[in-house]
Amino acid sequence: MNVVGLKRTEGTLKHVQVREYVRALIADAEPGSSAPSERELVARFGVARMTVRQALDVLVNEGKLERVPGRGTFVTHPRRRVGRLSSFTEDMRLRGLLPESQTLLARREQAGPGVARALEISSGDSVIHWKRLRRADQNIVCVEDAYLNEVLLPGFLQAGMPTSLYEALGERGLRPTWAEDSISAEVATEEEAGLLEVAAGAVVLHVSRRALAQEKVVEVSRTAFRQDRFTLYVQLGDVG
Amino acid sequence: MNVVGLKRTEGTLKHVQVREYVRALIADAEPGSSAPSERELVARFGVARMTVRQALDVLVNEGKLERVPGRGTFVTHPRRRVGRLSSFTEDMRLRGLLPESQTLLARREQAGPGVARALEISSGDSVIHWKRLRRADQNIVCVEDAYLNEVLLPGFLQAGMPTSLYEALGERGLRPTWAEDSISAEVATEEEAGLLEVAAGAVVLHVSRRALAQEKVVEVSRTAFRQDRFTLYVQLGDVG
DNA sequence: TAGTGGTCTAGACCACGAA
DNA sequence: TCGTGGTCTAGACCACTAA
Repeated sequence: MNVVGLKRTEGTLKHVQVREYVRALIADAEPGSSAPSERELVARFGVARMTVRQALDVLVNEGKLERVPGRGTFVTHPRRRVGRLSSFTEDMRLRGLLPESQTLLARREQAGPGVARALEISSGDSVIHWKRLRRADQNIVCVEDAYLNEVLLPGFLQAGMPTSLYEALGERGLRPTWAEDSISAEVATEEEAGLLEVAAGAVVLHVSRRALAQEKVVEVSRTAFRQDRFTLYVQLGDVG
Repeated sequence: MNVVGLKRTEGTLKHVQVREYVRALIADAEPGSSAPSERELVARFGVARMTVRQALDVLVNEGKLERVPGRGTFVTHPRRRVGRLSSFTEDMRLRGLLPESQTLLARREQAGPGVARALEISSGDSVIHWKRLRRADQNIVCVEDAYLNEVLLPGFLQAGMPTSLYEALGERGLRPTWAEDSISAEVATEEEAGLLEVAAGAVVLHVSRRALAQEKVVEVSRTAFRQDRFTLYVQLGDVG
């Protein structure tokens, strides 16, 4: 067996080297195909088996490898994803529709008590209020009222409003990584009905979102969806 | 140090014994408080340090413990959860309400084409159809129509219907670990309106769920919630 | 029977943090 | 200085799978 001969002095830890070697090996591998056996990696890298196991543990925890006692270690089949956090733009693209956004309002405001509490800032602090009518393949889908914490987004208004809020936040390193949605069925307000071009008293789906990036609230929003043009899909995973 | 003296012959693996000992220890512990050190557990259980580390690895991966090099191991502060997958019963308890369930129908049926496709079985296969009216603190909240894959649940109907479906599934090792919800705002059907005791044409929130355990679909359901008594809360995480 | 992963031992040296 | 977790070794026996 060809021993690679790792040098600890080169800085990289052995288990990291083994892990990244295997990670690269399986990156383009067929799901279900064999990964190198633990003892094979022991021989190849000249390390102890515990070290190899430590390396593989990470990949198993990441869901990339699966150990089968008595058989070997295998590349997992692609797994079901949990609770993806997507923006309207990305969501529509995933459904094969063309997202569009018409800004109805975009200005700096002083946060009222409700918005301040949701954004975890003080009443009167500067916020960006951005109201949009959103379409998919030309059809009106929803009205969105978003408030952004301006302290985190200096110069955001001046930069010109982007199409995708989340992509723009991502460019500033503030793409939300966690969000909490409150979802309810409602009767459209008069204003909503007018903007969505539905009859007064029509049914709408309301989604209120608080989105966090780097442990800070960057966006709170409230969106009213036309009932006939939108179903929300959510994937949920178990509590660990 | 008082050595407990584990016996492998008693069936439980040593690292499991250590893990569960620590899990119980930290269950009610203050966030940020110290867990026993690895060497302390080595002495207490008379096992090798690698065994203790294997035990703690699981708790660290579950997010219950945090290792700080040079300082020790600590109980983590409660983290934001992502996409928790809860049942109605658990959800209502979390909100501090008393969940109740009134069975309207519980019988074996032959799957129709739609249910069969959702459950990934064949048309005509046996399914359990369970329809319930559900209350929280005596107030009607929703009607739920659930179909269960009977092949996975032999004797389920005969066992008497439980209060919490998910807890009952858990006892059979089939608690869902992944689910997909489709959420929409709808106008109540005549039947829904009658059962929910709302006016004809009232607004309801519809949630259709496919729930999987061990990579198999165990439950598909469709629930109609009273708009005035239920808001759905969902936590979403980034795509890993 | 040979190979696999699962478990386990009894040590070792290191870098880091607190006293 | 001492205790902590991080890394690592060179073995061992087990249950299981496949040939």
